Amino acid sequence: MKVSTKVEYGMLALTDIALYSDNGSSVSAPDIAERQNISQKYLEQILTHLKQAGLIRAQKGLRGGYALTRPADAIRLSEILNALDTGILEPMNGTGKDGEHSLRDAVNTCLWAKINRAMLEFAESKTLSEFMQECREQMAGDWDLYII
Amino acid sequence: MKVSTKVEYGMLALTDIALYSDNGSSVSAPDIAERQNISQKYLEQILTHLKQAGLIRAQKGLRGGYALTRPADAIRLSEILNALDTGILEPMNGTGKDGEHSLRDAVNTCLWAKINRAMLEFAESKTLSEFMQECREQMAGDWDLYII
DNA sequence: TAATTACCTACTATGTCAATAGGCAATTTG
DNA sequence: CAAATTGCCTATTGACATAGTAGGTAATTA
Repeated sequence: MKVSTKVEYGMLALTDIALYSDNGSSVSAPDIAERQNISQKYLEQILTHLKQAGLIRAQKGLRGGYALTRPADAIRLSEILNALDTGILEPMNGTGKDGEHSLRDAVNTCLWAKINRAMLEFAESKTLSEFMQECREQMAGDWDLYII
Repeated sequence: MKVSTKVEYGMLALTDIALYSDNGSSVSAPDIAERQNISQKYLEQILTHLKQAGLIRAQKGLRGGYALTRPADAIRLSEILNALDTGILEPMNGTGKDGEHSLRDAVNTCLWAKINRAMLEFAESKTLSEFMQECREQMAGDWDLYII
């Protein structure tokens, strides 16, 4: 199971914004794209999703960009994953059409419901700032190499 | 994030085998395919994977088929997911090439490692038979509808 | 006014997934 | 032995989502 770049870039962008925003100032898409070495145009599309989900607000024009709507310690990872359409795992053919009681439906419902719950319980328990802090601790000295 | 039919069918096939095997007798691919209404040829490919992973053994010829190599209460869900190449989530570009210390790598490593751990802890804690039992309890009366 | 930025829409190439198909090898049963 | 059944191996294909590209418009600021 591969994680889409959409989710990867979305997480990365939020982290970048949290790191490089000064006092709620905006961080522009071109800046993020250059720092993280990802396609600017594609990033814009992803940021639009995050905006519509209410996680960031946008400011057009010169000196514009994006900023978090809430402080990083008030954003849960589960919100981010949900915003990027990745909150839950589900089988291809949505379970239980026509209410037919197939073994297939039973297995699907039971299994993925439980696995999703395990994932969500973790993602709901962690805030963006907590996650960044843990990241920082794990990377130890290397962290300073890419934080200006 | 969608779960592939490969995983879905694989789980389903193992459950089917566990249910319809009598005293370690074999269950044939054609039978499974018909009961669960999935493509026989495609199912064969998946069963081959499960065989190579050591979860089932195969018997060729008339009256042949597949059987669990261990009782269902000695098979953990994590083994099944791993056998179907779905044990872990990982970003598209495998993290950390060239040992460059990018923020991207840091976020990827830290995030997916934790989420995978949450999933695996669950999957390792459950055996196939426990899962089937919980499924049964949840479905209550409906269970008997498709168990001959 | 000019530059910068977000935003919107359409298009496209690539790759993976989910099969389909055909044939071969092994085994059992009559 | 013969025939049917079953697993196994490999190649091919159609559909679809992903990951990006591209171009233009609207808002904002210096």
